[in-house]
Amino acid sequence: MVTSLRERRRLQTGRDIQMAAVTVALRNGLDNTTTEAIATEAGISTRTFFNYYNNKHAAILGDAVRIDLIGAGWFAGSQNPVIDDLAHLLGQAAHDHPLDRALLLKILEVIEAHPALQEMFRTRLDETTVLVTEMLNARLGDDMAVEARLLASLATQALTEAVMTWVADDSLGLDAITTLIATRLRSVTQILMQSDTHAGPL
Amino acid sequence: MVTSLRERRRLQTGRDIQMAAVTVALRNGLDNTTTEAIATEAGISTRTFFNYYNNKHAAILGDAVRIDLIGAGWFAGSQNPVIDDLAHLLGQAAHDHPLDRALLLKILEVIEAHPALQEMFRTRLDETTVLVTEMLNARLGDDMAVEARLLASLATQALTEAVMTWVADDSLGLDAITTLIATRLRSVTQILMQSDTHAGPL
DNA sequence: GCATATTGTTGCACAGTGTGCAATGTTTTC
DNA sequence: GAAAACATTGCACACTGTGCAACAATATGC
Repeated sequence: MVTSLRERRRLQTGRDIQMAAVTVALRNGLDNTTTEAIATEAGISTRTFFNYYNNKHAAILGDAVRIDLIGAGWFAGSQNPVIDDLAHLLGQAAHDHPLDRALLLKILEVIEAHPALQEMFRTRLDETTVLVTEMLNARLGDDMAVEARLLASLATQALTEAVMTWVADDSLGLDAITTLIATRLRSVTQILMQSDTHAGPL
Repeated sequence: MVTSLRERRRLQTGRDIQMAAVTVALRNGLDNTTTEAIATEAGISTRTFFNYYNNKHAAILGDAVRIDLIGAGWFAGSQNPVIDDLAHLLGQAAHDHPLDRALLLKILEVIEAHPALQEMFRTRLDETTVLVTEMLNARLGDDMAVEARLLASLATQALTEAVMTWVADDSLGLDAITTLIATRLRSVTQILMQSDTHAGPL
């Protein structure tokens, strides 16, 4: 973890800009938030803003909304239930990531007020979905490609829901995320099996 | 189905613009596709372009990528397996919608080359997901809100995959979509249950 | 038919977005 | 401390998207 002065400044500036973006967006509304306003709030030039983020949406989400999966070769060959492995994999990812509850709350507040931001939010999630799909492909085999995509999309969505729950509840630790994912995936499985052998009573 | 001259023209112009947008995007690449180029290709002014679509991405997707659920009160109270009901609901929606295979193929070709378009694609799907979520909520009860969202997202994704398969295979009729959704959801359920009672042999 | 209301198209002005480039600063390297 | 590497900025420029007002095309009522 070698952090030169440059690296630290670059990281800090990136965070400063994000903070400025979120602040201005909450204060003035996203529509009245120009890149110029964000830059001024962050104490930099407009041009520099674009050296850090492609647009104001990206600046608001920053790196906060982004999940990286780390070395998980164990996944392909595991004999444990898929649900537990997925929950563990994604829970671990959330665990390793510096999730900032306060910041996330603010970001979610902006997103809630401005659906336009959800687009980029989903795109970020899709990056994770692609990674999960690859892992599921390795585990299930190539003839299950479609199922792998479906399952990956479901799992990623479960992660999102779990993080939402975690964000909203101070008493929850990061470990709760793994549990939440597993529990809910089991719950969904139950519903999917409902009356599949046959219909229940009225 | 009263179609005044105005209505017909408006619809036709909308389609003309979409065609122009897809054509230019395939010819020059999305990055070299200006709204001006699209407008010229469609034989209208730039200003008029923006009277029809908010931006070039929307113009390319047009109304083709958009699924409406129609009156489906039956869903909430049905006693059939959830999987079959979801497949029927979504299959019916695809059925009622004027899906144009050739146009969809072109659109998908543009999307494939330009991931930026996927954002709006997903946003369109999300509209459907929201509707499905509401129906599942009515069926499952409010204490299953999270599960409803997960399931809706899975089902919508299944619909997308089914449409993809349908688009790519001339021999498939629209009815195949319902079957594909049901089959794959069952397949996913199987995977989710895998070794959940307990681990299989090596 | 014809007058009038409604809706559609267009040009124009204008604020905002995003990028290439070159000048100027700042940090790193040796 | 000189030279390389990288960061910040201003400037020019092409493109996006919207409000507004003029004008054209269609619809409506008589």
